[in-house]
Parts: sequence; structure tokens; C-alpha cells
Amino acid sequence: MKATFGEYIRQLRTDKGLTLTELAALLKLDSANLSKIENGKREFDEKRLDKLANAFELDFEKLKVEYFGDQFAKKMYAYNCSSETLMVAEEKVNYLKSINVKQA
Amino acid sequence: MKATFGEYIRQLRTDKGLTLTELAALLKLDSANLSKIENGKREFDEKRLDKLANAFELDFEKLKVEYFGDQFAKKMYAYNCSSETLMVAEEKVNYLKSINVKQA
DNA sequence: CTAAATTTGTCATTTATTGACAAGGTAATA
DNA sequence: TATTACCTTGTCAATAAATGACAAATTTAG
Repeated sequence: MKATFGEYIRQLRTDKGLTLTELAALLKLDSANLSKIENGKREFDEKRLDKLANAFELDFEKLKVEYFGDQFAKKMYAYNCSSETLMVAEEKVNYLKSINVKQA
Repeated sequence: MKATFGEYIRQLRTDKGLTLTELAALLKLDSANLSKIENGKREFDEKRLDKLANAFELDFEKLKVEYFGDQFAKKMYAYNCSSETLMVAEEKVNYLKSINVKQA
């Protein structure tokens, strides 16, 4: 998958032959706002990821990968971050895990 | 560097023998809030990255790597994202770049 | 042309972030 | 143990950002 999260949703939706209004209803959101999301003019809200997964019977873990991958990419693009950023992110995730293993 | 961004700042600060109050002044921020930042109880605001770079004569690009790497790591940790997320992020950055090359 | 679908613009409301400051805690020192 | 400097925590009003909602275009398909 090599698209923005908005494009990804649109793909899913059109593949299933749903209108914006129909999908918006499933996601409990206004169709006009869903349009903006698909066109990258608004963010998709985290709290609706589960509804999205249900609507299309997606694996939630994979959906998170798409969603957060997209978020990180946007930031990096906006701030012109080198790809080293991602390696550092990985180190830091492991660091956070190691810290919270100790506590537990 | 294998620490949170807060720990990173604290390291820089103490290495230079600065107090919270002194560094806070350079960053135009309240020392109490800087304390929270160093202890991971508040976020460091993007808009002060340049002041931080100046205060310690850091390379801005490297600072961004630390800063955004930390942000991504926190999200991934909080949402338990697989490390595939980072690979997807990289693909998507490239995708965003390829789109905006065309436009330019 | 018409109707359905989508896009865009706007704005009040809600939610999150920040700035500011007081109070409390800790450590070193006289 | 009093003083001082430094750091931490709690709180809350002010500010900023995200969201929901709806009207008004615009586009698309028949």
C-alpha cells in the first residue's frame, strides 16, 4: 500500500460500491467531512479506526500500520526529516519498552 | 541516543551546568513547565526547536531526528504498533515526495 | 436536464495544549 | 535546624486546534 490514508479509504469504499454518505453513516460522521478526509483536507480520527476496521473487515493491526505510517510520513514530509528519523524512532520504542518492562 | 526527548534535554542542560530557570529563559518558557518536559509530563513544543538548537549549538537536522523520532516512538508505544509501521511510513514519505515532484 | 454524489466553505462547539503561578519537596550548607 | 537554591507537582484560565454540522457549489452519470 503506497498511498495516503485518505486514498486508502477511498479505495476501500469505492471497491465496495459505497457512497460517501453510506460509509459516513457507518463511521458516524458527516459525509462532507469524510470527503475532506479522503482528499487529505482533514485527518481521520483515531477513535474511529475500530469502526473503519469493522466496516471493511480489516485486520486492526494492519489498519494501525496504515494509519500511523501515514501520520508519520506526513510529519516527515512537512518537516523534511531524514529517514534516519525512523531508525531513531525504532530505537526509542525499544527503549520505552525496556523501561516499562522493569516497572512491571 | 537512546532516551526520551525529555531525558535528552536534561542531559544537554546538566552537561552545560545550566539550571532549569536558565535554560527556560533561553527557551522563553516557564521553568516549572520545562521540568515537566524533562520528566516526560509535557511535550516540547515544535516551535521552540530552533531556540533549543541555538542554546546548545546543535545541528538542526539532528535535533529534528531526535524530536520526531521521539514523537513517533511514543505513539507506537502507546498504540502498540508493529515496527512495520516505520517501513510503511518510509514508503509513504517517498510517495508524498513523488506526488509533489510532479506538481512542481 | 435531472438527480445523486461529491466537494468546498464556514463557523460554533468541543477538546487539547499552553502559560502562569503558587505550593511543596529535596539537597547541600552553614 | 534555618537558609538558600533548585526542582517538582498541581491547578486553572487563556489560547489554539480539532470536530461536527450544515448550506452552497460543483461534478458525474444517466
